[in-house]
Order: sequence, then structure tokens, then C-alpha cells
Amino acid sequence: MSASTKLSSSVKALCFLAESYPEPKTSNEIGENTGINASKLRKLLSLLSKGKIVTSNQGTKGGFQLLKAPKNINLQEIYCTIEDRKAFHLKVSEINGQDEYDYLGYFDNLFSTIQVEIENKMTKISLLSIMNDLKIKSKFK
Amino acid sequence: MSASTKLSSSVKALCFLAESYPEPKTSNEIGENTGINASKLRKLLSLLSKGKIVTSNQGTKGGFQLLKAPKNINLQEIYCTIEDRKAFHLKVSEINGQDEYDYLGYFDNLFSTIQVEIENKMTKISLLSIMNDLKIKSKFK
DNA sequence: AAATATGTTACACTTACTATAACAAATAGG
DNA sequence: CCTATTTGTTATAGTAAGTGTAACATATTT
Repeated sequence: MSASTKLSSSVKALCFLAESYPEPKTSNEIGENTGINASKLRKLLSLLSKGKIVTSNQGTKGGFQLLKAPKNINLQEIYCTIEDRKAFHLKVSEINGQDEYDYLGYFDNLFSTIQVEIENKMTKISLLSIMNDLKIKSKFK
Repeated sequence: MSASTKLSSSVKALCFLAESYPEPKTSNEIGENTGINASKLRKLLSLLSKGKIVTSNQGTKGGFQLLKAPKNINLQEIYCTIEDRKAFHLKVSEINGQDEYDYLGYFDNLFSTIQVEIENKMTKISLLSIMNDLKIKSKFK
């Protein structure tokens, strides 16, 4: 799954959980509502569970529930939880090695500073602000 | 070729042309110096030629030459010339359609504003400043 | 005319992504 | 304790994208 797909899928799932809080929702239910494959959802939500953003319970009457308030969840946090890399990592690994000059170091440094800016931007965006923009009402206050 | 690979390969080639200016260099010569495949280089340099950043000449005594001064070439310009998309386009196409809410529009908008910031950053970086950082001497003044 | 070099297309190879299936582990209820 | 349910994880098949290289037409110089 690509970085942006993971992020948007996670946001969709979290919005649905906020909308239907406090009722626990199974991966199948979330899948029906969001159009995302239930197996993909379980992968993402298990990571979000480890990151203490949702709770998960197996078995009958199990499912996923939102754990943190939407106003206290930001995009950067979601991204870091579902992706082991830094936000929108730009590859420099393909730059051919053994150069006379340190191009790899240069681009690595450049892309790092760009990433810091992206992260700063995403940190400022809360799940609640996204829901407000999309006119989704959160039941998690 | 990925976005970042294209960009770094182009920068390497342009640095070499600035370093060896005004001598025209063939794709094979650039390839030997940079470690980049000559065929790949010709693809990139033909685009840079259309973008008036280098000149190209076929036949004996042909090859590529820098056309613009390194201080007047910036990263954004290089990127736009070799890539038809905007800088480091973040995909949103994979977000599943037919939603109750406009997630696609939201992320499209978010990623667009991030892209604008990246573009602004890259516009401020000239080829000359990269060469200075890497301690490469330009013969194109 | 011959040699050289770009410009472009094509192709095989590898890697990454996508979607889905399968099943073990955990939980709830009777 | 047994069954149904649901997460968590692994595997797999199919598709798409990226990489490296080759081939050859086109253009230019000598």
C-alpha cells in the first residue's frame, strides 16, 4: 500500500469510528461503509491499535473503537503509526554510488528538510478539523 | 525512473557539463563520469534540451553542452522540464470513489498545498549553489 | 560514403503494489 | 467447554511500475 493510500484509508476508517462512537465496529462493517477491503483495514487498524489511537477486541461483540478524541489526533501521528518510515520519504537510494562528489548526501539532506516541512504541516491538521471540513459529525467529544 | 532518481541524475549530468564547459560531452562520456546509463542520460538530456537548459548536437563532434548559467538554473525548473507532473506528485487516485464524503477532494487539496511548498523550496536552490555545496567548480560563468 | 552521436522505441527483468484468501489466536455467550 | 465471531498475521496471485539495456532511425561532420 502506498503512503498516501494508507493515510487516506486510515483517515476514512477513523472518521467512521468517530461518527459511530461509542459503538464498536468490525472490519467488515467499516469495509462496507468505506469501500476499503476488510483485510487491508485490519492491517491498518491493528497498527493504529498498537499506537493507542483505537482499541481492538477479538471475538463476538468485538471490533474497533476510537480511543483518542479526534481533536487530539493529528495526521502526522496517524502517518507515523501506520508507516515505519518518516512522512512521505523521498528515495535517494537509487543514486549511483562511488561518486567523486557526495550527491547522495546532498539529496538526502535536501529531502530531509522537505520532509520536516511536510511533517510540520501534517502535525497541525487534526482529525476533527478534517471531519469539520467534510461536515462529518463526531460523536466522540 | 522515479522522480527523485530523475532529478538527481539530471543534476549530476548538469554539474558535469558545467564543470567541463564549454567542451561538448557525449552521453557515453557523461555516463562514464557519472555512472548513469548512457541511454537513460540521452532521454533526460533530450528533455533538458527541449527545455533550453542544454544544447544537443548529433553526429561527430556532437554531444551536450550547458546553455544556461548554473546560477540561473534552479531545481524546480529542472524537475518541471524532465517530469510532466508537478513536483513530487502525491497520488490520491487510489482513494476509493463513490463516498458519502469528499475524501478525495480533501486529500487532493492537502497534497496540493504541500506540493506548492516543495516547489517554493526547490525554486530557491540553484545549480550553482549545489555545485558550491559539493565543491565542484563551474567553468560556465 | 563512413563514422559518430542523438532521439526514440522496444524489451526483458526486477521490484513494488493491490486485492484477496486463508487460518491461527483470542473472546463472548450459551 | 463448545461454537460462533472477530482480530492479527501470513501467504499468494495478479497487476503495475521502475530499471537497465539494446536496437535502430535520424542527423551531422569529415
